[in-house]
Amino acid sequence: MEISKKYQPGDIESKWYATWLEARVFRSTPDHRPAYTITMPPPNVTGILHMGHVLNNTIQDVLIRRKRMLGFNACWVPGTDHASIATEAKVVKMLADQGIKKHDLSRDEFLSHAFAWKDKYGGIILEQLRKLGASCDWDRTSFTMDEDYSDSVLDVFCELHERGLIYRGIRMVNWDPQAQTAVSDEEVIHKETKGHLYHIKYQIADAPDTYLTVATTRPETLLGDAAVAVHPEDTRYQAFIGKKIFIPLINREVPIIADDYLDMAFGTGCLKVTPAHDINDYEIGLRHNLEVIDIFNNDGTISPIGKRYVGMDRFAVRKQIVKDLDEAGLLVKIEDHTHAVGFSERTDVPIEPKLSMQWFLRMEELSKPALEAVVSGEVKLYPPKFENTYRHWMENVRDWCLSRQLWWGHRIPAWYLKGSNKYVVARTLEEALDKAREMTGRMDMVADELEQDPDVLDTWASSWLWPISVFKGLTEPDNEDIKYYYPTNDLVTAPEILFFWVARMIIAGYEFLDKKPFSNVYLTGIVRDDKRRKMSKSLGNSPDPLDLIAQYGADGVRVGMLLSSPAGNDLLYKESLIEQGRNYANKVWNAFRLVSGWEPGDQPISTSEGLAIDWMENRLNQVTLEIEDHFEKFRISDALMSVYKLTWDDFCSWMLEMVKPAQGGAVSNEAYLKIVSIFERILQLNHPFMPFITEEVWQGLAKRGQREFMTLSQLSAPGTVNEAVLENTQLIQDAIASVRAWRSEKGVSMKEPIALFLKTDNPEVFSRYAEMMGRFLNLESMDFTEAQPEGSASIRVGIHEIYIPQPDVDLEGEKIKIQEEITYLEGFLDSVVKKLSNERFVSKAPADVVALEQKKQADAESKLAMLRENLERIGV
RNA sequence: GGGAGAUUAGCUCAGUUGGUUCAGAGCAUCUGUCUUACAAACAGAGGGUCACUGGUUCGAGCCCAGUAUCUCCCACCA
Repeated sequence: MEISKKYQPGDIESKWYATWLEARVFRSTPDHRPAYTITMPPPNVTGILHMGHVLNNTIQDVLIRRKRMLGFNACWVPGTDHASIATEAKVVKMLADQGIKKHDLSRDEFLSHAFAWKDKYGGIILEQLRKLGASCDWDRTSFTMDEDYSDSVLDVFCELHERGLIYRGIRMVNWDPQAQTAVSDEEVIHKETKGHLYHIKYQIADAPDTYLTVATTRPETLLGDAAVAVHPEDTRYQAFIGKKIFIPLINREVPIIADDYLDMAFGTGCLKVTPAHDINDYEIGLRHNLEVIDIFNNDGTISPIGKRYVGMDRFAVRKQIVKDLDEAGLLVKIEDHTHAVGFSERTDVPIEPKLSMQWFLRMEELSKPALEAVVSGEVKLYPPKFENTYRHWMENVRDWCLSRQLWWGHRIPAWYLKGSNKYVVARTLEEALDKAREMTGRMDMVADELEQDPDVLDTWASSWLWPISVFKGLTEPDNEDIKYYYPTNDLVTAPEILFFWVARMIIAGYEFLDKKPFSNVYLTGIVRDDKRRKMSKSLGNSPDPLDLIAQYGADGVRVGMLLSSPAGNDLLYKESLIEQGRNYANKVWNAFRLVSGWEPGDQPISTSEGLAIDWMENRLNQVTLEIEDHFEKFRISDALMSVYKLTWDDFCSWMLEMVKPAQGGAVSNEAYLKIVSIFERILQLNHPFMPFITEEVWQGLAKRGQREFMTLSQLSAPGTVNEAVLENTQLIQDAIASVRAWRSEKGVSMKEPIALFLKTDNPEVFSRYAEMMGRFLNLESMDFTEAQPEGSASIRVGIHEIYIPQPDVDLEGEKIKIQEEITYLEGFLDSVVKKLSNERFVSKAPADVVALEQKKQADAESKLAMLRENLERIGV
């Protein structure tokens, strides 16, 4: 069979993924093995795969596949999130493109459009993840609006309400006038924004020519002013406290009040108080019992309550009002002013603080166990620097605004008695009716008299149950799955949602199941371009992962993404990383080509083969331990790098070259079997990172048809490491490298055979490796000697010397080189001697450190002696 | 304004209780080579005052203080 010279991933990848699915190798059901569980952070149901998903899911797949090969019952639960605000925004836009306005539709009509959209696009991203090789248990695919899932969301709401943790109240919320919904504090992004500070004259009520000048950044809100405030100790304004003052343009009379919230040094020291549109003003209003005048419609235009400018947009009004004030001679000046303005994360429009009736969850008590879990290390964050951030947030946690003025999502299970403020919270309409009848004492009450709250729950109020509800942990408590898989093990997600999601899942875990939801949280970085800019559609700097997979193979993409992405660090994406990944896959492929081309002979195993195999097995054991250590610490990139170097350098560059038969020769059968077995162990270590090519090669090495999947094969525990074997081989490798360097430097081609003389105290080792060295270095002879032969170049490897006879030795060059080495060693010896003659060092440093220094001194001295001798012999 | 973290080779990063020649890795660069698995490769080489200034110590990328620069998070200064 002809094997392609270059690895062609396309067909091989789709073949194996289909085969794996058919054999249900990713399926997990509870059994006697320990469980290892990851629940995938559910992407937006209508989302498509981007580079961030690739990074995130590759890491999860690496963890899952590795544990699967370590004897765990590995279960990776995939799924999607209904993502209420994001999805609704997409649907609204889709409808708008068809000329349909959301508000012209009934709720049910809109929802049927939304579900149609979801059916069409939902799950695309999960299909795409299959291309990446994600080894999820697809039978467990969940969606946050599945019937069962929704039940648990509503149950939780009802339960928390019954316990008095959910309350309803008028609160200042972050209003997004474009999406026409309240957004959570976490969805508001504060940006430094250049604005202006307008100084406006307000006239005192009973003194026509007396004015106070107020400084504000938002002049349009004066329509809703309820007072003007000064600091109680501000000497400039004492006389005015308690008097009335006119709001300009609309001439409404409001009081002048004193409140120590004010900063006397800011602006003019006079503040216009607008309780409906500023959180601070709202609080001042509470203290002074001020009227709340909400002048805005939900879309950010002025409502009739504003009296003037009705129907105009808030920013248009600002311009107009400034103009009108100026014309009225009431505008003193306009200063430039930079301040933080909140923007909606979703729509990027400035947030309007707005008083609104919302549902809240009291967080203070709920969050305590979740804080404790991370502080005590029961839940670990990787990298740990996020623990501080987490703690800071949890110690200052605010009540969670649960309601969203949207249609797509879990509708709040609260029913109002029509025409009244009274309400009941219940799982179903029937239940609500029962409760309402009980509450009113009117047994003849009918469903028509109830009206369900129109709002839906914040998306996070469903996804915080994710690790529980994908196993039906609330609707079917104590079922086999939840008992077996929960708590899950690792969570892989982005630091941006540490608070929105991770913290809340921890809260939910302790609150509803009394157990943490997972033990480790691995926080990935953000994928950026090589200029550190975030990947974004508008910048056009984000490649399509599927294109990359088509071009480089999923294995190449996976390796490329992981090559340089330590936990918590941003990944600076460059296509060259993916190329490197592809090249690596090709390297593995060619090792396979080489080995599979061998026809083993029945001669006994040769010395070189034995040495090579013995060394490689020890290296393999050593690196396997290294890799285990990396994985334990979640250093995925380091683990990959260890595997990469083991495969490329040790296995391909050294071991395969060591055992490669001479032209026309054959590898011994005994060696061949061992080499294949080593190759297989190496493939196993590579498999979590490159599932496809490793399966293909694994099966290819078996030669006789398909065998047990590599995916299901078990990693064997590493044997002991024989240091002496590693050291000896290292010495030979160093010797080979120095002679190669000498060839390269002198321009002596590999084609030209050379003779070698060795001066060494360890001729046994060199003798054993003589045949191997002969092949690596194209030697015509290798002999031991006590003295440097006439007319030869010298190379030093540690305390050993290699001489190469040469017709025209560059004596001058040799001398310079030796002199350089002497100078360096003298300096080194000097520092060692200095250290050792320092009484305080000798008396204070630990004995082994001192002994080490003494050994260094002795070694350096003997090497120096040797060098000086050489120098003398060469003469002048 | 508050908090956290960072600064080591051209780039991205390691450097694990201060102690081997400790200054590393990968990539990139440069020089050779189409050597019978692989030019998507092979063999070699160069490259850093560990941000700066002090301090502690026999000894400091590593610990302490200060300075500079950068990043992120939180936050209601009109």
